[in-house]
Amino acid sequence: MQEYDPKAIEPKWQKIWADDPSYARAGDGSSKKKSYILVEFPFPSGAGLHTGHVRSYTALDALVRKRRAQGENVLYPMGWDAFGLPTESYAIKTGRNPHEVTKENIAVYKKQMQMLGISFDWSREINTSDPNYYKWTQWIFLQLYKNDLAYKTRTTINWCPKDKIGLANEEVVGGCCERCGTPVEKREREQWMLAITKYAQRLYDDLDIVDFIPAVTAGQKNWIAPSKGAEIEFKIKDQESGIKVFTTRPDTLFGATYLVLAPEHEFLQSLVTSHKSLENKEEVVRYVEQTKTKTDIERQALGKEKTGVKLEGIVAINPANGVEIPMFIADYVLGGYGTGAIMAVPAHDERDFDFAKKYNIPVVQVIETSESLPYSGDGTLINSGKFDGLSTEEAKEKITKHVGSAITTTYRLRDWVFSRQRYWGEPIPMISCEKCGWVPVPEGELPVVLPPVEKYEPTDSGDSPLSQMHEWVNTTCPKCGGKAKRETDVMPNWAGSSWYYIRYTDPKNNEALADKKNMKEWLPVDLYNGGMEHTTLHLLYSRFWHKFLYDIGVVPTLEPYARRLSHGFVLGEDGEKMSKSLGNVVNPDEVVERFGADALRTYEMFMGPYDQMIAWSTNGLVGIRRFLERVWKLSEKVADDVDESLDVKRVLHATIKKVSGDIEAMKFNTAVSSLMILTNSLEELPFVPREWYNTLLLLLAPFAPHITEELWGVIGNTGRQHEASWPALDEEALKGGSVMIAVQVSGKVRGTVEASRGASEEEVFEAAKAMPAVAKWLGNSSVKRRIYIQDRILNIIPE
RNA sequence: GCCGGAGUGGCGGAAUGGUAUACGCGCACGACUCAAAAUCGUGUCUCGAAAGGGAUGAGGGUUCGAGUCCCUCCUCCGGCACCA
Repeated sequence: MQEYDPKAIEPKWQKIWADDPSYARAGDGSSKKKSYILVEFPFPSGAGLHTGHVRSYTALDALVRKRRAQGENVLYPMGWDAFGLPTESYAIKTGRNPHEVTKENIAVYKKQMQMLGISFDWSREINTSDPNYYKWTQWIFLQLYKNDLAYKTRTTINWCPKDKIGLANEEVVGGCCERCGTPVEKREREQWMLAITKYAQRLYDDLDIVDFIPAVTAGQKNWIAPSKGAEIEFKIKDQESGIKVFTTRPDTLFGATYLVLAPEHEFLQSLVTSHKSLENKEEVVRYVEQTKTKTDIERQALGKEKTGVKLEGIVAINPANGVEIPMFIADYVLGGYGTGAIMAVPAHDERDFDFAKKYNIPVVQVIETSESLPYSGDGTLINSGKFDGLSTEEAKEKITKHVGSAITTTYRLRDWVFSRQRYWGEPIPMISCEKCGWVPVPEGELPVVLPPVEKYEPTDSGDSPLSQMHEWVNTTCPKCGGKAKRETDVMPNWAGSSWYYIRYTDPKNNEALADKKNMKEWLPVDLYNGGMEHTTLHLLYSRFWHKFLYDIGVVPTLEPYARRLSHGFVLGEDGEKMSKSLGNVVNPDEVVERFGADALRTYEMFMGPYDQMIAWSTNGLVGIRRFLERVWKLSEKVADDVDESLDVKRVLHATIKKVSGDIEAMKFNTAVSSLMILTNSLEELPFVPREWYNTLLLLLAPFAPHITEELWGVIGNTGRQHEASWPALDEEALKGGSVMIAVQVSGKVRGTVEASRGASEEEVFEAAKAMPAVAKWLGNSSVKRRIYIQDRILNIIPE
């Protein structure tokens, strides 16, 4: 027989599969059980696939292949998240057209996926930068607009000076641009916003009806972060208006000895322009300006030492006791959270305490404690008038009521900044008319196609390159027919990916994002695999869009994804994150060249628990290659009409059970190891019954589809391996044979007895008593108690 | 600080509360070979001559029995973080 040569057999089968129009196809309207398995579609960069892609694509491919073999109707699609900054940057750098760059990169990615033998349904391939696709992304935007969930407003945004682009909150990581790591600056701009905060509570609550891994659930909950508290109004002396503050500790209201406004607070505007009694206007204005120029990093780096400016001449009144208290502005109060203003209770808040110390503000203790101040725990109220003696819990409600307020919920989540001043994205389908204001592009005119431009560079003014396309920009108002201009900002790269899983159910539909029938058949996605880095980005955004689409009657389910999990990163051989600078990057192309796609796939499944980070090991890969060689050689022993060893048959069926269960439980490493155990057992035999070898191939196929397809034919089976059914488990075959039973005396193992599987306690006990070691430990004492676990252990407790 | 995850051989790791270290890697020895590679076989937690004892980050607890459950800690990784 020939040597195992993956370089020959893998391309051969890949070609056959690619040419087969029915291979790996999901059927619409099938009566079979449906399974919608989704892995995040990649952004097709110039770098190509990495080992992490291989891990997740293969894992889900294994599950998919197993379920198909079990007769399920499986949808396992793939597509391209093609819009986005990296392509645009690359295009600018190389002076090329992003359309072309994208096309080329997609070709590379697709080729690599086929080289790995991933069984995607290529008939449903989608591309977010295709006008037939983004027509519907734009359509969804219009629906959001019509339902008051999209609005344009002038706001302070996070600006990445390197990428020259505005960022959503979710795209700022530790004060830096999520993509390039540059510290973000604050800029004021007109921006399209999506009111995701209106869905905050539902996005939070409905995490209970989906099955996400704990880290994702926790990550989203932390990000949305509902916080129960009260909005309390403080009147300003000699003024009609007041300042609303948000506090989670209304019980400490009597201890509020000053008020702090964020430097962004709108009250300051009127204060510096019209308020006569503000005595230090210049100082205040200077501080506000200073804050604006600081990046978040700078603002937080100096965080330990708090700064602020007193609003001289302005006095607020504590609504609980009528005491006059000073007001400050300070950048430790954030403009975007709560009301942008706080009541400061230095006795019971560390930050307020620090600030009060620095500015000599009185500290009034209102919660009893033996600990030193500041004390932020619960306790009994003091110095709080008629509320003295109440617990913090009771006082929260009563004091809130006393000042005429009510308990409300505030979220950490902010509205989604949806404009990008860039070229390579979906045009926002809005028109600005001098007379009518913002007017949506009529749905019949979608898509608003991204026009070709000469230059893709972002402008220093912060405007999109599209703004220079005067022919495109200048248009007429759909409402009044007057002069109007198109919106030149484009959507963020998170737009197209927010609904792509819907499009896969009906990718070529021109009348709707997808036919209702198809959505009903396939949604929700049964299993969704993707990166942890998308917890508060893509995953949150798409849940928001989906809920909105549900509300307007477009999609049939409350949630897009029933289950979400994540694969662990593949680290370099040195245990560090793979990076060019460390020179520890493993290139899948080279691994396939040296070891074959099946070895790479199977190794990545075997290397460790799927959800755990793990270091690459070329030695480990060698072990897998050896294993595949052994399976290959084993085919020489295949024979008909041979005596079946019941012991090996037992191993065979135990393996069917184990592999079936482990693939469903995403425990691929132990599934592969059990296949090795089976192979070891079969190697012991002089001849291997054909049926058993076929079973081995069928169980191995989800991991190593090429070698199994080849061997299927080599040993003379008709048809294709991938069309054969998943092996059936024979529970009877698991029975019989003998087992080693551990015999314990007082919980300590003192020996083992061989017994037939399913032996009774008495039988085992009699055998155990006869053992010298056991007899020795038992001595003359009588047996007080026996614990017998079938086929496992007998524990004898002497008197 | 808050939240999530994880600590088991030389290494990756396995183990429904039931013989800890499966499977793989590495290593050692042996076979084949002029030799090497490849392949095959045997061995491989630790102390002990043996009988036995000790080991799953540390310390307690529950249990006939704990890597697994409970409590108190320690360490590492990841996320959020002046969120009032």
